[in-house]
Amino acid sequence: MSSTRQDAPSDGAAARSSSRRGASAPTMRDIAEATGVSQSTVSRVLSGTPTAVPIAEATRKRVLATAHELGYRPNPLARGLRGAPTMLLGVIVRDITDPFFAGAIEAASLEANKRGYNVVLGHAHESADEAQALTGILEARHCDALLFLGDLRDRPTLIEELQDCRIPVVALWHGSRESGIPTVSVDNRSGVMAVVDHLAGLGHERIAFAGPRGRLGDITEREDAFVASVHGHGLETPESYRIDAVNTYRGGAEALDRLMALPEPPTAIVAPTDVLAMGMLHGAHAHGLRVPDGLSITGFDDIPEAAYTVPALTTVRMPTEAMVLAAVDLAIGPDEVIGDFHPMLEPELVIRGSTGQAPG
Amino acid sequence: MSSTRQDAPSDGAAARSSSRRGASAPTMRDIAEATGVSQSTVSRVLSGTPTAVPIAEATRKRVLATAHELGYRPNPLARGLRGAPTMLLGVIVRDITDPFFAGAIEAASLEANKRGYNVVLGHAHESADEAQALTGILEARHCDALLFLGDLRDRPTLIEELQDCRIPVVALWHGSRESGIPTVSVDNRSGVMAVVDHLAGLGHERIAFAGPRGRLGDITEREDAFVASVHGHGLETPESYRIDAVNTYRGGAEALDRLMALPEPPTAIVAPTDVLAMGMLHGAHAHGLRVPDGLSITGFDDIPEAAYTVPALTTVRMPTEAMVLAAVDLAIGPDEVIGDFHPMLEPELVIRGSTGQAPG
DNA sequence: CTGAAAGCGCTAACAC
DNA sequence: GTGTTAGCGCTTTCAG
Repeated sequence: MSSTRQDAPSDGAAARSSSRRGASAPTMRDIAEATGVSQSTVSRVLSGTPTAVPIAEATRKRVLATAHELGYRPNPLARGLRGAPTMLLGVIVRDITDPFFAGAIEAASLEANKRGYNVVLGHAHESADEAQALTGILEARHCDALLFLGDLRDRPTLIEELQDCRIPVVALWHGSRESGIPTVSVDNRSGVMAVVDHLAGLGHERIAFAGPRGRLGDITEREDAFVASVHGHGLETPESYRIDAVNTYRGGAEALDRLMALPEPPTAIVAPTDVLAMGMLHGAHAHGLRVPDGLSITGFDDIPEAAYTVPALTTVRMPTEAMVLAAVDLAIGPDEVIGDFHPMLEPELVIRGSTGQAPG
Repeated sequence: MSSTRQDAPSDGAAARSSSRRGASAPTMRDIAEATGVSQSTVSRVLSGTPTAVPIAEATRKRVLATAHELGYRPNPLARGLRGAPTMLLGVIVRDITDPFFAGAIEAASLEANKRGYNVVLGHAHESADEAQALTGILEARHCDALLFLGDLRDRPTLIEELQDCRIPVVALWHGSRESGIPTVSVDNRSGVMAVVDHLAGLGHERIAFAGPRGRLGDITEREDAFVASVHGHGLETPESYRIDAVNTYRGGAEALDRLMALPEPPTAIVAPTDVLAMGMLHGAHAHGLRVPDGLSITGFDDIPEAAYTVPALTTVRMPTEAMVLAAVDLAIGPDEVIGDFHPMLEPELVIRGSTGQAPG
């Protein structure tokens, strides 16, 4: 790293920019002077407003020409000052590294781009100051709207500040319970039910669940649905079959260890995310356990890697694109929204190689 | 989706904002009036400038109080107009969904946050208009600097426009060859050499390579290094052992199919990314091939999932944080840079379960 | 110590 | 058709 730095402190900004930044960006006034018209005429030509007032074709051409020649770029700050939208969509997420949220961000970015928006990333990172994300992204930037990905309800000040913020805020995968902000959610109950039905149909009677506990939001909904579904099949869910696990690969691997150390280990494990399930797949392999012969494992989300694990993962496909579309609509239109909608979309069971007949 | 929309068209923006947007944001003038001082005094108190001119403690307190009471937030657009930096770092990437780049974005975001910056995401998505990313992010937003992730050299207009752009641009994983922009790169040669040495040490003599071809940048450097290393061990690299594969899980799985269909299949495959290697792991499993007993597979990058595949992946760890740090330094400081540096960092071999003794 | 005023780049009345 | 003017919210001289 040291090779990238200089020893003597000096004006970094000047040094950095000197290589390319020539004269400062040309303004409308520069064009006006160069063309010999008034600055407002330039504005009329360049602002793209569909000829609020007619402009002589000759003038227009000349202005356009010099503008191009000077390499003119409109100054978005000045436009923004005049009340134009910033065309910036803030997306706040805890961890971009989670493949599921990476996919969601991708979808949001694509959806935003379609509408001429760009995405500003906000971190609600564990290590960061709680208010940081909001202060940084919301107040310091002028986003036109904000998307919240995942359950951030354990960031109380964050949620609170959101209530009286001046721009639309929409939450995704924030659970379906009311929390004061418009929310787009998925039907966790039906997704988990499909999984448990599938497992029960394969003859499994000892089914466990491992995931992050004590938080609100989707994960807890999935655990609750798990318990209800298993009971619905006349099966038991002893406390030992519901264990806490952080939502990482490692968390999944460790959860598997603990479950397999039980006097009577489960024959199937339901994970509330694919990330956890992938960790379990790895853990099972480390135990010398064959999936699905010795153990069935299911995930939730259907992230891209789920189709390419060893073996491929049976999971519940999240309607990510549709959810993001709904959320972006709620946030920045173009569709109008009256009142606070809380659309809930349906997931779909995807059966692959990680589930099979119960052993024995 | 239809439930999220209304039938009758109306003013979407108004409807969306009506629920929370009250009076427009308080300005310094509002505070000035409420406090009974002049607007410039308010500015002096609030702008945080370390007392360019002394302010009476009493006035200061009163201003601060009303500012807080009114919920004042500085308007970044107005500040920017006055020449203040936007504190926005543009990050242009082809695919956020690639776990490797997701990690890089995370690192960049963290590093930017440390410096008070936020990250604006730009897509150089295949489907998007080439100029879109640049136009959208660079010209429409006023980023203070730009980071390019991955090899975007097949976007000629993009690169071209970058040359004469007014802000610092730094490229990462763009290959180490000159391309006119400051670049932070990794020593692909030494990484691949370590892998091939490891494989040769395990007795492998038929080693194949599969990755995207015909592009410049890191991947090609890895392929070249592969050929050189294998020859260095006195081994052959027939054309059939170097095949084209798109950099996806599916691309990896398909490459494995083709390699295994060869009359004399390789006993080890070197993949230039972990994503490809993971696809190969899956493909091998689908073929009933055991890794590493029947086949060794190596990756490159050491993405988080690499430690949790089945089996865990032998790979080359990318010094992502260090590289991003160097790039952000080059782009926005605080360290000054004289001239165009092209730091190159060292990767490190990580041996896990996907490589073993050559069969037979 | 504080106020008045200019101006960043742009848009939008309002003149002519 | 085009020019003049005011002003978005803020920082920054310049006068008091």
